[in-house]
Amino acid sequence: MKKELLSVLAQSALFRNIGEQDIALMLKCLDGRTGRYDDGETVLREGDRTDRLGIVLSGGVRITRTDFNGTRSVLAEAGPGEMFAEAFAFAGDGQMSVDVTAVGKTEVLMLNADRLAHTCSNACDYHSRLILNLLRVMASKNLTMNRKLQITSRRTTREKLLAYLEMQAKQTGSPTFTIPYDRQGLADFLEVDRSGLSAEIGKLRREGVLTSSRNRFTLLHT
Amino acid sequence: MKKELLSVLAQSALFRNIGEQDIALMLKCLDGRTGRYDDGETVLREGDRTDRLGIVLSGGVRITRTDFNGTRSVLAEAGPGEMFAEAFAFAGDGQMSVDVTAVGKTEVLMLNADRLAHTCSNACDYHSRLILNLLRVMASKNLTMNRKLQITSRRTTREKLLAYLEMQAKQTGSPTFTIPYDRQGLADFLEVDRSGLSAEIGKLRREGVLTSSRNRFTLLHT
DNA sequence: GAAAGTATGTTGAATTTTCAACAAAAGAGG
DNA sequence: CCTCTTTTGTTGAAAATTCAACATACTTTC
Repeated sequence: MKKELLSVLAQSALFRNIGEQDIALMLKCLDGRTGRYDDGETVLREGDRTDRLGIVLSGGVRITRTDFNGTRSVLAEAGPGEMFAEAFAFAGDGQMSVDVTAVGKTEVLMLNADRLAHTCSNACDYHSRLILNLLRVMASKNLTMNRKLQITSRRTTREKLLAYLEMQAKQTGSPTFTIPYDRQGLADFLEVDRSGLSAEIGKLRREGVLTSSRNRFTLLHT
Repeated sequence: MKKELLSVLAQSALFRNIGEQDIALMLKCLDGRTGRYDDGETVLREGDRTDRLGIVLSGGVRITRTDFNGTRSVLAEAGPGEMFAEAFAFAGDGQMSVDVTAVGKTEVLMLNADRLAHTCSNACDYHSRLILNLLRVMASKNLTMNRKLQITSRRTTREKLLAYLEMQAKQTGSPTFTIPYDRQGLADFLEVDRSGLSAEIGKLRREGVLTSSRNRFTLLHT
């Protein structure tokens, strides 16, 4: 594998704290196979079974789902160093319920999930480290989804917004914080209408619940 | 540990395919500690750090979250053999963002997460199996949340309902299937109003999209 | 099999969201 | 500084959800 791709892996969450030379050794053990795709090409198709998880080496992949009336919605994207399809590779039958397609010219590395889960007898000293990293990534994704679920399960724009802002304040440890979204982005994340969101923010401001300008918010008398 | 509790573990997803005598040995290795709680007692509190994950031995636990205006919402429940807090134990700092309380007289087993992730040098032949089981459980939870997110991220009752029914049909492999909820239960799961849900089902029936009686549905001309 | 209790369906009013269109503000680039 | 573009805020009408109340259907129990 090329030097610069190894360095992508070395910086990825899955191989964190493992040296490049050790990674190179482990790839054999994990039956690592690289694949190259052009923009829009399918990496994994809905209905496929996979016993492999992927890591983006260059370019990126988009995880989408096509619903009953043919509408495609984007569930997630993964860039260099990020993992995908791990839930399918490890859960019961490995059957994908989503499509994975390349965004731009893309290289991915597919690793054997079983091999990853079993520490092998040979030189893989860092295998335990790898497993711990894997668990960490899956746990983090878990928490991220949990947070999102907390929000989308609210009924009104106001509740969703307040739930989100409260989370951010708690995470920051301060009632004043900056969010990583513009209005449209926030509306998409909360799954609400942008104009309704703007209106709600204005209302909360007038009610004295918060102050804000752009993407900087302060929650008052909390 | 008592015989009947060991058998609970032997039937749990985490220890699946590991014999009771082997489990007993592994528990030492995993620094397993049992705790007993009365109904309503706190097992883990929001803000606590934990490097342990829990398994319910008897009774049950309820995972709740208290939001900004003091409302408590139930995120999940776990019964005998089920795992909890694993995402917090493995993710970054282990800080809990939820409360875990006992439902009825409850016994839980707490296992050291780091020990679980590292195959140890001694007799734990089944440690690899254990890790694979853990990955499987976490992956399944991941997929479950993904499915729920698919649904709650829709805007209207109709879309949520159809998304759910479509999923069930796909899972069953047949346009006719039975769902595990009554109307109120389904409404809670979809996060919508029960009466509105009933109305929507009636409308879809009149439009010829489906037929249904009680909790049995058939999707037409799919 | 009647009565009581629970689940489901139905309806109209109040609330909320969405949608479209536009106004105002902020930022970028010459 | 001015123009062009993007982002944010505002508004009113249409659509959808929620809420409460009640009617109907189904189950359970005696």
